[in-house]
Amino acid sequence: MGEKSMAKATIRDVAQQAGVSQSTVSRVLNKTGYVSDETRMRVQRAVELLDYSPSAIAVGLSKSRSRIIGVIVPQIFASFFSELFYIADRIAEQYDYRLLLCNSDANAERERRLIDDLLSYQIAALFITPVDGRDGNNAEYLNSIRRSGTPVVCVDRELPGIQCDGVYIDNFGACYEATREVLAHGWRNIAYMADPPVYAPGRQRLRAFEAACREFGVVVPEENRMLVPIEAWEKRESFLREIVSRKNPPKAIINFSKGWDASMMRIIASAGLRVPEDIFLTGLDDDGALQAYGYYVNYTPGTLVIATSAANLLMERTLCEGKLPEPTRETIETHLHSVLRSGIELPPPDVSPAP
Amino acid sequence: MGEKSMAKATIRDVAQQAGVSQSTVSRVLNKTGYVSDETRMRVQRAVELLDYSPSAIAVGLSKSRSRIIGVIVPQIFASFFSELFYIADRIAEQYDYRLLLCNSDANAERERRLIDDLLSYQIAALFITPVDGRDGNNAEYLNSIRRSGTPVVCVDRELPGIQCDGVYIDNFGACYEATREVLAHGWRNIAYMADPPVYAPGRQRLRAFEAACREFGVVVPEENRMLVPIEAWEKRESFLREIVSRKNPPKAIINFSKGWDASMMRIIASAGLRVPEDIFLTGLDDDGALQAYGYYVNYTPGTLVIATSAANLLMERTLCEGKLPEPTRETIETHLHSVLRSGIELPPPDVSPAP
DNA sequence: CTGTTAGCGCGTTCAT
DNA sequence: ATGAACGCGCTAACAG
Repeated sequence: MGEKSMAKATIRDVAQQAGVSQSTVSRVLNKTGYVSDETRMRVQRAVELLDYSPSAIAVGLSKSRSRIIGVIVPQIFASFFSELFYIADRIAEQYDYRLLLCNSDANAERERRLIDDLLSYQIAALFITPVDGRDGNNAEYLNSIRRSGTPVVCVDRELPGIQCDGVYIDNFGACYEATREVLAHGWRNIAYMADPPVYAPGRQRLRAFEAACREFGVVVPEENRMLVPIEAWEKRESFLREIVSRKNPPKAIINFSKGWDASMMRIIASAGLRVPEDIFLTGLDDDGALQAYGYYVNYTPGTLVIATSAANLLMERTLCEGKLPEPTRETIETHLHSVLRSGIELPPPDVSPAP
Repeated sequence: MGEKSMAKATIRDVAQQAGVSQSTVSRVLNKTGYVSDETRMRVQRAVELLDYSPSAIAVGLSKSRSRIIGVIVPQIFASFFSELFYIADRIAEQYDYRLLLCNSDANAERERRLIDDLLSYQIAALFITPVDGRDGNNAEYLNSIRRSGTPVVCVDRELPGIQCDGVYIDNFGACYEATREVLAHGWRNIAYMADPPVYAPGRQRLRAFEAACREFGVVVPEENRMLVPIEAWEKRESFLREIVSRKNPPKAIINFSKGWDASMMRIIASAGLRVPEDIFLTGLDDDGALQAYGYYVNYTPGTLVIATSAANLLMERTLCEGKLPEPTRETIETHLHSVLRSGIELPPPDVSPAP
C-alpha cells in the first residue's frame, strides 16, 4: 500500500480526492440514501487509495451513541467472568461493537463511578454483573439508566427491585441438589461455606441448603458453617485451615462461595488431606482442573450457556434503536454434573455428633 | 440530588447556568488558564447543580486523543491474561484511563483488524501480547504505529524485529531449569510438548530443552514429542491420549505449551492415572488448583510481577505526551517454583529405552 | 441523485 | 481574567 507518513485521512480528504461532497462519501460508507453507481465507484477508489477509515470517535459524537458496550464485572480474573467476557466479545464483534471492561471489585460505590464514566462514552449498552453488598447496590440507578434509553443487561446476580433485562442461574435449585447429593451419600459430619444470607443469592443458597438438611433430618452445627461475603477471603481461609486441622475433620464440604474452590483445594492439600478420598467437595465452580479430581460441579450447563444467552440478549437490546421492550428475566436451569476420577473410591459415610 | 428526567447537561448548560462562557467553564474544569476565584465558585456550583460531567467522546474528538488504552490478548479467559488485564486496569485507572479489550484468538490477520479498529478510537496507547504464528505477525505494523506517536507496549511475546517497548519472560531459563529438574530426578521415559520452534518463544524453549537433555546425555524419541502451536489443541489432545494409553506411559511430561495444563490434568485423570504418582508434570502455567497436586511450576515470580512491570511501563509511555523515548526491553527473571502435596511420594526413576 | 448547512460537545487560539 | 469564534470528523436535515 502506497502509504506515506501523512496524517490519517479524513472524510474530507476522501471527498476531495473523489471530487464529491462529504455527505456523498458518508452516504456510500453507510449505505444510506441513493448514490449513483459511478460516484460510488469513485468514492470507493478514493477510500482505498487514501486507506481511509472513519474515526469511531467522531461518529460517536455525531450520532450521540458510540459502538462501545460497557461491561462491569466484579473481577475479570475469576474464570466465570473472563469466559463470559470472551463469549460476549465474540458475539458483539459480529455486530461491530467493542467492549469496554471495568472491574468493580465488588464495591457498589466504585461501581457507581464506573457506570458514570462509561456513560460519558455514550455507550450503546451496559452489560453488568452488579454488586450487591453491605454497602448497598445500584439497582435504582441502573433502572434510571434503562429508562433513559440505554439498554442494561444484568448477569448472574439479580438485584432486588431491578427492572432491567437479566439472565440468572437457579441458585436455589443448584444448591438444593448439591446438598442433597452429599447427604444422600450418608455423610453427616459436613461443613458449609457460602455468602451470607443478607442478599438474594446468599439467601437462596442458604434456604436451599437448609431445606435439604431438614429433609434428611440433619443439623449442621455453627462451628461447621462459615457465611461470609466473597471479599472476606481471609476469614474463609482461616476457617478452612481450622476445620481441616481438627482431629476429626468434616468428611465433606459444601461450598457455595463462587471462585473460591481452587484455593480450597490448595489449603486442603497443604494440610495433607486428599480430595475426594479424605474430604469430598461440592460446589458451583466450573473448573476443568478441579473436575479432574472427583469434584462435583453443579453449575452445569455452565458458563457457556449463560454467557451465550446473556450476550445474545445484550445484542438484541443494543440493536433496539430507542424503543426498549419491557425487561426480560431469564433463569438458566442448573443440573448436577458429577465428575469422578475413575478408580477412585469415595470415603464411607459417617455419623455426625448430635448437635 | 434534584435530578429531573432532562437530557444530560452539556458544558453549554453549565455556562448558561453560571452566567459565563463555555471557555471559562472549560478552564475551571481543566485547570488551565486564569480564572477568578469567584467565577470558579459559580461554575463549580453550576456543575454540581446540573450534575454535569463532560462527554469523554467529545473531549476525545476535540483533542484527537481519547483516554482509552487498547488492549489485545490472544484470549482473555487464559488466566495469565485476565490477571494481566486486571492489574493493568487497576493501574490505568489511577490515571483515569480505561481499557478497551479485544481477543485476537492468536490470529495475526484478525489482530491487524483489531488494531485498526482500536486506532479509530484514537487510543492513547496500545497494550498487546502480539500474535506470532504461521500466518505471520504484525511487527512492522506495530512499529509504524509507534513511530506515528502512539505508544505500544508488548507483553510476554517478543516479536522478531519489533521496535516497541516490551516486557518479556526468560523463556530459555525457565524451560532449561524445568527440564533439568525432571532429568535430575532420574526419569528417562519422558514426553515433551511445546510450541513449534518456528518462532522465538518456541525456539528458545526447544533450545533450552535440548540443552538440558544433552547435558544429561538423554535423547527423547520423536514419538514422545509434540510440537504444535497453541491453536492446535486437537492434535495435542490426541497425542496426550495416545501416550497415556500406552502400556508403558511416560513417567514425566514436560509441557511448555502455556494455558494447556488444566486440560492435561483432566485427560490424564480420565485415563485412570494420577498426578504426580503415575505421571509427573512440569510446565509454565501458574494455576492454583494445579499447584495443589504436586505440580512443578516455574513461571515464578509469576503474573503479578510481569503484569505490574508492564502496566507501569505502559502508563509511563501513555503519559509521555508525544515525545516517545527509545524502546525499552525488559526481561523478567524466572525461578523454579516447586509445589508438592505433603505426604506424596514421587514415582521412582526409570530407564528409557535406547532410541 | 447530490451539495450545502447545521450541529454533536468540547478545547483552544485570539482578541479584549 | 474572560468571551467569541473556529475546528475536531462525521451525520442528518434540507434544498435543489
